[in-house]
Amino acid sequence: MTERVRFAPSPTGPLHIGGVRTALFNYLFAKKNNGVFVLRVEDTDQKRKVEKSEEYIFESLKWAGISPDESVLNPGKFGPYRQSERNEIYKRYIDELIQKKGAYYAFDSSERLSEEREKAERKGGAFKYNYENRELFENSLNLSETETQNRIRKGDPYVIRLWIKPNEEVIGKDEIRNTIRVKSNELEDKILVKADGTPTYHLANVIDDHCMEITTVIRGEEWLPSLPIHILIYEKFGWDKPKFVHLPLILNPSGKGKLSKRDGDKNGYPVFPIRWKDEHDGYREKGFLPAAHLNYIAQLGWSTNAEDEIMDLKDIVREFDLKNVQKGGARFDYEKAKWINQQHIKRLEKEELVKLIKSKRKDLEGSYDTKQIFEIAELIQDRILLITDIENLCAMFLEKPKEYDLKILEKLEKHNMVELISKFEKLIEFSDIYQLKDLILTFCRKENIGMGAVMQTLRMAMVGNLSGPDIVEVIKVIGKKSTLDRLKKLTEFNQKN
RNA sequence: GGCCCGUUCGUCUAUCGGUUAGGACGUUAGGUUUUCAUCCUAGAAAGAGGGGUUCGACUCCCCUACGGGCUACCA
Repeated sequence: MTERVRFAPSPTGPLHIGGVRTALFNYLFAKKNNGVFVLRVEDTDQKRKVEKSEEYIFESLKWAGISPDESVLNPGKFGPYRQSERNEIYKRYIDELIQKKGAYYAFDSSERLSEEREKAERKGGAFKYNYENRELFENSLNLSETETQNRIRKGDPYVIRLWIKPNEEVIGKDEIRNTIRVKSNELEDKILVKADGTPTYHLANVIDDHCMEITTVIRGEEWLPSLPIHILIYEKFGWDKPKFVHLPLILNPSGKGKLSKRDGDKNGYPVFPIRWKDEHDGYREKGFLPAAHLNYIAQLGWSTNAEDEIMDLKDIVREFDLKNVQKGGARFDYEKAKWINQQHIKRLEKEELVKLIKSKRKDLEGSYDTKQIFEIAELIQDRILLITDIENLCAMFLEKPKEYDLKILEKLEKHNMVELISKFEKLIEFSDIYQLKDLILTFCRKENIGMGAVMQTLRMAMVGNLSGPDIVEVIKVIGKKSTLDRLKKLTEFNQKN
């Protein structure tokens, strides 16, 4: 049997890390089992629909490299893939459910219900519409058949509720947590169909998973409490149940609760895969490689026996096993996410890195040929944490230092910097710059100055501070002319101040 | 409040009754390097607490504590 899994986001805003992780695990499971990864848009609540979020979901998954095999964009034979377009299908099944006495009509107004809710809250509990109190309300269980039909014909608003029998034990199975038992008395007769005739999540979800022949439901742990409701719906219909997998939640790094947008903004890490409406940068904009982003996210709540934790998507698919999914929530750690990104960049093929560098610094090609850009790539590769670092790391190859670190400049004064520079200028003006290292060595010996002083002075002139790649190599790339320019500029700066 | 799920270094995790409880990020100290980054070496760092079961428990059971989720005509 081919495994069919689905990712079922609701287009109520941007997808966040938790959503990407759920999508990823569905994708991994599908690929590992040669199965099919379906994306279904759960937009039954049209009021909550947010413009552009459906497109955002697709774009995000595309960027991450985990696009679905079946979806609105590439439909299979189980469409439509948008719940708002499946109302005809739901209607048929709703009728069936009523006939099978799995559900009943309820005419109670929202006002009445919220009153009850408030009353219960005041007593410190929660209101539950179920076997204990449903005879107190207006529903088809209390009304006669004709009365019910009359009210429906008259146009009285009604909802349809799941009819839960008391004193039963509902037994669900989660693949990573094993058996979960709940007494049916604890459950509520959940609303399955809203007053506008559209189904709620619980109903639509079960019907769709059945119709789309989903074999394994992989979703976030926040759905665990409604598993019994879903089990009951499957049983009322007499359908085979899929397997259920509830993924542990991704928690805030500091403080409490699920990873949130607010917390991300506050602490400066992204929670979305790609930019959302110019308001929030995503991992893409922050400079993450899609593979690295996925690599980190995969390891939140999942682990591998592989000796190397740096993996691309193919590796993860190969290693993936639901057995290694963790039960407890995982705290998000931006430092580790960045480290993994750095590792991915370090392992990039030179050609790929050069392509990346060229796209980030288009002006590089105006000043350097391909061979030189390869040399630049070589020099900066180990220093890139985020792709966005490339811009700064390349700056030294394109422009003179904008400013000098004055503290260090002061220290260099002690070595007669200006004099040193002028001697050095003469030296390299008539020498082969490719022998620079030897040149400097002999220069130091002859002038009886420390290597450090020369190197640091050079570095100041070239970069403006004391960090960066091997300055000798940098000079070779930049060339003699620019080097002399920069030395001159430092001298001028020094004389002025 | 009720129901459900969970709990191994600061963080992500390995361990499937017998281990000096392993790895990774971070951190500390050295080394390499003209500098920074990389890299290398070493160190500190964990089984929530209490009861059982067992020759033996991080591992199985129970209780407590703590954490999380759910408790909408949202998903």
